[in-house]
Amino acid sequence: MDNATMARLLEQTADLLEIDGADSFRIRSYRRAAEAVEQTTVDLMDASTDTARLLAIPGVGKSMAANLQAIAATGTMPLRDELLAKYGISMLELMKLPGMGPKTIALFWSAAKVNSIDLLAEAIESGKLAELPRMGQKQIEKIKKGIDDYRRSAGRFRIDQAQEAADRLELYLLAFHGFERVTPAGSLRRGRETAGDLDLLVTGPACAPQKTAEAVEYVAAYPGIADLIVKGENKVSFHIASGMQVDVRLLPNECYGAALQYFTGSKAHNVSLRQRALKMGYTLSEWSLARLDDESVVASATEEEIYAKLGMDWTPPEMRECLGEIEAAAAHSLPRLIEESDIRGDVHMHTTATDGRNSIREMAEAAIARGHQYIAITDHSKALAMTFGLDEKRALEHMQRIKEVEREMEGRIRIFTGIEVDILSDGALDLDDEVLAQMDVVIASIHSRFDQSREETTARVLRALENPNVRILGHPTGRQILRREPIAIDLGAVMRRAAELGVAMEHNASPERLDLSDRDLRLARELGCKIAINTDAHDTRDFLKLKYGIRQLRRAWLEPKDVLNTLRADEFLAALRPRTQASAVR
DNA sequence: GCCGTTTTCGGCCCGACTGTTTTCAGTCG
Repeated sequence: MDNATMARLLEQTADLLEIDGADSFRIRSYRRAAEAVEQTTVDLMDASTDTARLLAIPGVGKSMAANLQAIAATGTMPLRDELLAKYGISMLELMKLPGMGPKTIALFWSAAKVNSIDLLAEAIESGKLAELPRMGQKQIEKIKKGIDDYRRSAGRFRIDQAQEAADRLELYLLAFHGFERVTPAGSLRRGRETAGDLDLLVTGPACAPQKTAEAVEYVAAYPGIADLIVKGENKVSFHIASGMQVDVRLLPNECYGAALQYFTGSKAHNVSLRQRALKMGYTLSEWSLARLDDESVVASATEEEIYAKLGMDWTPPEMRECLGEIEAAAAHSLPRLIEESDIRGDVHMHTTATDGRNSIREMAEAAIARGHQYIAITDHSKALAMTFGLDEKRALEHMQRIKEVEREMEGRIRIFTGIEVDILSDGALDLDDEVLAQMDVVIASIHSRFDQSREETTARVLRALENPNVRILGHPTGRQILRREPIAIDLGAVMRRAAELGVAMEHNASPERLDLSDRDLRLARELGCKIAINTDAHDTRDFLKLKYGIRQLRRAWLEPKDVLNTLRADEFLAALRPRTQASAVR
């Protein structure tokens, strides 16, 4: 069992405790522990026998350590079992319905033994629920609609989809006279790989208190609205056609900073920040940072002021996950995070020789336009027959063509020769070593998953790493955001061996891949494993996706020195695993 | 249930919106 699954079990226990009416602080402890388990780079299956290591995780105390040990040993824990026996697993699904919280669920349970969405739908039809306290016609309608929405399953959205929705809305909103600035907040601003909804902050004269009526109407008239959820004095919420929920908030300029801080989150970061504020004699809300004693405003217009008054440096949104950034900002020791402009090259891309849509020359020109100093052309090898993958002969010809184009570019860009070879089911590569030895950049990737176990897949990749021609391990987890779970592999073992051999780990930057999660990236840094960030471009526009991958690196606190592509061309090649003697063939 | 430059006991974040309410409970972010 992996950490994420263990975190889910703790989270479920918290939900059940809440329905059961347990002490709210105890519930919070379970949620906090779930969060910690999700984020820690300690492999908890490994560490489960070592109580001291468990206790070292903030938010894990004596009983939580015991819970984790029980989960590791039995796959569940006594308290969860006990609560599940009482309520049933389907009860947890009810928590996902909008408007249904623990109190309402407990009420329906005690009144009608409702413990699933289906039973809830039945109970509503029978009219039983309408007689309960606080259950008017509107409330019932709201729940019914929630069930419909849930069954249509909105869920989360990829970060680039959220970004595109935000861009379209921004265009519309800025056309209103009286709106000056539209800022995405929430998980989009924090650069998460998915977003559950979209938070947009709008400021300008039309957002002044008590003068928002017209502005609210304008927002609510957005043509992209599928259905309106809430229309208040300074908040409008709605779904757009894709099912994504959008919250637009109208704010006066003077509290812009406080609001931006608040709506950016994360929740854990905000809670921690408010605790710090209280200790310093302040109270922090979305309106301002104010003194506790006389309520006078200390800061509110900019985030920088608020963090400064709390004795902290301004914290980049990607770091705001309550993973130590508050302490670092207070100690003025925040890292200088990597930025898109630090990247000097992209060494994984395809051309019309296989499944790309542009020529070598076109890719090179686009890379120059993007500011790159070097690229590597890494088309597929023969195992990927559907992409017209290169066999040995074509690979060598393609290599000559790459060198020709580089000469034609007259020094405007370096173009490395390369290839993306396939790791076969036994760990061998699908091209001859003599050919690979002539390439600058050999990326080894798993393209077929077969039906291998975690152990088999790990062994397969470890064997591939031993091939001295392999310089980069391509999309090492094979996950596709919202579409495909990561392959089962012992990533820690792979990264450890890669670090020893000097093989770089690829972080595929495109928003549909982002194959190293921020936790994976932190682990890579801890293990001293080199990272190469690539867009895996199949056409010239794909270079634009780099920004998403960069934000993932920032979420893992990576600095320029942690990433190979920040090096100049020659330094980059030198930093890869040393070439074998066979390279003399060149 | 966790945690400690006020604490090993007594704390633990804040406000808006909604619906059902004549003063507030529940949910949400």
